[in-house]
Amino acid sequence: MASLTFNQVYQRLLRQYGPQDWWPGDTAFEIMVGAVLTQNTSWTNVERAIGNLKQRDALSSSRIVAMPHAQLARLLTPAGYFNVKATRLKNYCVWYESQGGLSKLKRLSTEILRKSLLSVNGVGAETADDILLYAFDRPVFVIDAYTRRLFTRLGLVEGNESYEELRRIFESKLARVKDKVGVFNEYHALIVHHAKYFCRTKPRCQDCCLQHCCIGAVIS
DNA sequence: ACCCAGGGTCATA
DNA sequence: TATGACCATGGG
Repeated sequence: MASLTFNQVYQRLLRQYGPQDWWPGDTAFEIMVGAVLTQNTSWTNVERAIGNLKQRDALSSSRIVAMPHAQLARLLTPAGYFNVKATRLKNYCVWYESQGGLSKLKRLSTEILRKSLLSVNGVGAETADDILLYAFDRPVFVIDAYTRRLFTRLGLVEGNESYEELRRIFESKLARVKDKVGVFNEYHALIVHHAKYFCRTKPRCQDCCLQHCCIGAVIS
């Protein structure tokens, strides 16, 4: 049986689960904060940390920059890695303010903006792409561990490609789609949803809409 | 008690 | 380039 195409995987996931309405967050800045805080961390824990910031009326770059490390770390406690993340989030906010805020950043080309994001200590490839796609509506495909694992199992990638190489493959395979921002947004969200709410609860994926994504693999 | 989560950095070879 | 240690809470 021939393997699915990248477009077919998307169609199947969308038909199976419907639109995911990502990224959770009311403002572009909240999305950016969430992107930093969710590094290797479950979203429910991130929500608590963001809730703490909101409760203190501290969900703004200026308030975060002005906050002592220990105080910020305390608010971020539920998100884990709180010392690391306090530093990273502050780094991000210092950069954000130094760039002149959202209105100035919006004017930058995607390439320039991506390089600038990656210059922030604590913002790696995936976090940068989360921010580009979900906060700036740029047509960038986000690669994460789920994406690599799923598409390796589907036989659509080798699995040992670098982040940039995988991103290039996805964007190349989806080069003909019209609404790239909309599709890239939905695609990544669907992959995460599938991994979290299907693969985890049904280890062998016997009635999986992708049929073979988990067969023969031990889901951990 | 163990595993892992919507990663990234840094030191080492 | 490519591993490994490290960061840390909360749910399954």
